[in-house]
Amino acid sequence: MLDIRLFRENPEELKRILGSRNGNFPVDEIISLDSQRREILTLTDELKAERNRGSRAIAEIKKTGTEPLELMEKMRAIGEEIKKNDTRIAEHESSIQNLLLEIPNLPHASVPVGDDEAANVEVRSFGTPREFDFEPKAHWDIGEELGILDFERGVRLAESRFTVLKGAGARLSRALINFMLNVHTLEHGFLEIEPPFLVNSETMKGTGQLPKFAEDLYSCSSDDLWLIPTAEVPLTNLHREEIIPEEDLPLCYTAYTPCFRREAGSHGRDVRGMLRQHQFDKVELVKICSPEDSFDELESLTLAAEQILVRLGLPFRTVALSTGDMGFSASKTYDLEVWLPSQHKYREISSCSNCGDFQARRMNTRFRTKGGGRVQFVHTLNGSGIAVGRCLIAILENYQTKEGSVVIPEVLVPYMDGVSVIERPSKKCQRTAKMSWVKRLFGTAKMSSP
RNA sequence: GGUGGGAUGGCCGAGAGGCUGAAGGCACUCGCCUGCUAAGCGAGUAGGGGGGCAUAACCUCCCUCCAGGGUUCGAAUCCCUGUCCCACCGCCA
Repeated sequence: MLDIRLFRENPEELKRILGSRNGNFPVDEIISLDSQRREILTLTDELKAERNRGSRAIAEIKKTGTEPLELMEKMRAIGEEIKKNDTRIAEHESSIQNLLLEIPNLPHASVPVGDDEAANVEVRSFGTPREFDFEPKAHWDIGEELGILDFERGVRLAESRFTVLKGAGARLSRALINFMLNVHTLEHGFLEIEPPFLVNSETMKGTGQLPKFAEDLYSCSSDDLWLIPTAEVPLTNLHREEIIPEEDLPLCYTAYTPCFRREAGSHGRDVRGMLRQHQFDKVELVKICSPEDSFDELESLTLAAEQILVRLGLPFRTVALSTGDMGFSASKTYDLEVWLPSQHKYREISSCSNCGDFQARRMNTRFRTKGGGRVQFVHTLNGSGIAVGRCLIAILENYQTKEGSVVIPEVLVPYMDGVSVIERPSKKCQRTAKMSWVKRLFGTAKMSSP
């Protein structure tokens, strides 16, 4: 949410900056509602002051034993007037609020101006795409042949854009989650959180998902609860309606959560495979900091996310999004794009944003400066650190072999309990493994059901 | 889901229609004093919204005692609804 003072003080500049965002915004309407509101408010405050004086006078007179009937009648009339005005003020306030909630954040001056992703700017890259001496397969072929991704059954259980991970696939996903969380908590100083995966409307409003993007969310019809589209929502809202002591800043949180997105409006895009799913896993990074630090914190948060790809040896590039390509709440965003050999393209795997005080205003999250100074809004940042499903895809495709197996990146091997290659397991092999622990526990004796 | 009890400032806690934005305590900050690891004394310490004004200092008005309604000249205080917390019962991984 933008500061109403921006509308009062420099509307032309505001319109110019908002012009670099896609869409039309009711700046003039807000300005006019705001000035009407203040007019009524000033008038009503004067009436309230008069009522307060009158009530005190009545109390004094009553002490002398007389009933000031005339004054009481006058105050009653004023009271009715005040009630009428208060209603009008509340109506104006909610209109203004509703309009403000639908206006996106202002891009920072350093953000490249442009209508869409074509105007994005690469800021750095890591690694070089591997040269294959065979035709690299897409992850859906690799995954199905290895028996670790099951798209058909995902659809049977739910609908399209749901996938079942099996065996080493599920294991790899779990390994990635643990690897990412360990790096961020043990090396980058983030505090691990396990938040609720369902949150209420106020929480969704805080980070900007509501009211404008309800159709992108899954909701629970009989409760005021929504499935989180990203852990950014619960992590950032941890401090909704709070005043944080300055010495506690910056607050750095990380969480693994599944994410749920309806993907409304993306029909036909990335339908094959598990690049774009209704449910996917992600490790998220969130920072809450003071205003003067937020752009430095954005750099370090982006580097923290990049570290995951660096250690996994996956080629990627980091791009600064243009004004037209940025999300609703962001004032500046870097996307990390990982190389996908089957598509011969870099594809988004992380998005790191500084939201400035945009979300803080919505959440009413403030901090008190040291020594009991004034309170002001914090700045909030978030970034994927990183998307687990897409990372799994990138590993399958970048580390595939001619034989159809997949080599596990070295840093993940300990998280896979020593498994360094995913190969298609024979059925016999699986059965032997299954029997081995049964025998270990029960010997060869016949088992009865527990 | 049922019954009962609660919700007051950073924290604890009083208040039971009228100078109560709120006693008292704790905590913190500043000052004074004391020469010894700390005591004593004094002062101060909520948030928001208007107006004056330079988006400073300062002045002024209004609102806020969980939220929303209601009664009243006047509500932290009375009434209604909701939310959350606690206890017991029921159910349950």
